[in-house]
Amino acid sequence: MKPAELTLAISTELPAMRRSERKVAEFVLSRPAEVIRMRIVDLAEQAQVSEPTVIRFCRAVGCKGFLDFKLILAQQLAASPSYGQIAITDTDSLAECTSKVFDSTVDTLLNVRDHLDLHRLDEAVKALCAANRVEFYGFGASAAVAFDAQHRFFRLQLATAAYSDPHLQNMSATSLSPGDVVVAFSQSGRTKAILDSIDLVKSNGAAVIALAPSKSPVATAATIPINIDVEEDSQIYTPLSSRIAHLAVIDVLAIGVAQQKGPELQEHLRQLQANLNSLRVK
Amino acid sequence: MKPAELTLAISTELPAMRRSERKVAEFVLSRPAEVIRMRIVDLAEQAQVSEPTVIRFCRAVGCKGFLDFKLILAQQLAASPSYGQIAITDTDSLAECTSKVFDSTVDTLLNVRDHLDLHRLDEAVKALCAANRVEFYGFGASAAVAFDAQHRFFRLQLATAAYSDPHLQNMSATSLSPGDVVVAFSQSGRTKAILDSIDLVKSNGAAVIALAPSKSPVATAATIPINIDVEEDSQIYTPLSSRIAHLAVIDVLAIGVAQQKGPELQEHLRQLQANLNSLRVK
DNA sequence: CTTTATGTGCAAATTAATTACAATCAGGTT
DNA sequence: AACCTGATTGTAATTAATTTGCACATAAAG
Repeated sequence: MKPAELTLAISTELPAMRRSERKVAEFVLSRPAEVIRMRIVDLAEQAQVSEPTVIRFCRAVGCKGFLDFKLILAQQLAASPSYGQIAITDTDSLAECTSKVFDSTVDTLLNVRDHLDLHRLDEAVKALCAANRVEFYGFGASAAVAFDAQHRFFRLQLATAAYSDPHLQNMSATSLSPGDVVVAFSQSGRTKAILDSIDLVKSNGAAVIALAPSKSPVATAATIPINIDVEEDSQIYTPLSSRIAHLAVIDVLAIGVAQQKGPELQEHLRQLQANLNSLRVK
Repeated sequence: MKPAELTLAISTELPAMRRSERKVAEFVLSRPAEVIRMRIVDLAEQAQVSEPTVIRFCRAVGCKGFLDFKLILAQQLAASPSYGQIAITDTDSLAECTSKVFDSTVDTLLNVRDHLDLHRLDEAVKALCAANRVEFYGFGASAAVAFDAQHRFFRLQLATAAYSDPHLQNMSATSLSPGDVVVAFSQSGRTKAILDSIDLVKSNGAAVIALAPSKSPVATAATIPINIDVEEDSQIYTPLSSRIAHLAVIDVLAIGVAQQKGPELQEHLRQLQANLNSLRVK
């Protein structure tokens, strides 16, 4: 039994459970944070069942015993602290907002981490290393991501550019050659303008790495799609975690490229760091 | 005792510990993942001490007992799976890099979350709501953060702008009035140019919210400093998590402002969403 | 209305964690 | 160098918690 799947397992097994075990399951799902601090007697009392029933419940969801169950639940809670309560409401205090924003961002990151296709990442790193020019395209919230990525790769001695203007994208795309790489960012995966740019890039023989939801038009159009699926809450008060996931993936790619480039690049980075210090006080 | 600080507490207390407690501490720090599955007898045996010593150790680090200790450790591990092994090396595989980047980013976020000054955040939200104009300043990696923030707040019907050019910053700053707000981003907290801009903004009577390390010149100069302390690894292959922390804080501020503005803003956001869809396929 | 299978709780037994106390060790003093 | 004192550690007893075995209850089927 792995931590990430406990609450899921409970929900799955729930219909197949006996009446009193179900009482336990429902109680655990409703107040998981309290359960991890409870003894078996407390939980039995609160769920209105006997202690052995609690144990049978633990076994039913794939744990060795009650302690094992608590431990796994605790881990799952820590990993997804916001389980079942991410949505931000009008009445949340700023403190609640803060933890929800951070927790859901963390949730998103862990989720993306566990679903990344490493093989694709590897392809992407190789393509980036081999490229003469690397360009970053994005609109809206993804424009900032593209500029960040440009800054990140620019430090790696690559010829980089970032465009969030469709005209500039098209003009620049036209001048790309085979071997060059474009990284396209799209949270929706269905922005028309970015699809146009992608087509143009491909018709010039350059590769397109796309960070977009799987099976989206952008992912389908890309040469090397890197799928990033984030439950985009349709809520109004959404923390827009997907752009942060994109940034993290950019970090991975940048570090991958830096490794491949080897020691002379590292010397260059040290130099950069040193020069930056002259722009700072003290 | 909060989960996020257990290993820290162990490290802190370590020099003040007795010899045999230290044995336990070192063992726990070296193989935390195994400890959470151990019984007290196992841990005592492996650390070459007696069982009561283990308990004394647990108490010394602020836990109620051994079970409490294991529970908290399990939570910390789940939340920061990468404890003690974040540094990325030349020889790491891409898979290792990936988990290290994500895990250290998660670490950073949780750490920042636990050290945010909510009172300052509240002040910042109030200042932003009251402002006629809001501008975002940043250089280098923080430039992308500033543009992202501009995009985020622009949607909230505020008059916003973002500048990463010191001349533009200065010109714009000169035209600000009391009640207006500038949000300054600085990862180092010691960039000369941003300090110049901050001074200019203040001399025009506008407020400066700064996201920067505590006690840094930028934080000191700000009207409302929001301290963000990230262990900036001096490593070459650094994931630069601080910019992601800045983004998360921006999310909190943006949601705070959205809440204050109330329902007519929500209608506006819905409208925006609907219009965006016309730029998308399918 | 009985029978049987299944589910549930009580109480005993087992296992683990904690406390009390005694032995030991280190450092300082005569 | 021997002794004392206080802190530190381990042994053994205690207490608390979990788990198991078994008997009772309950519901469905004959």
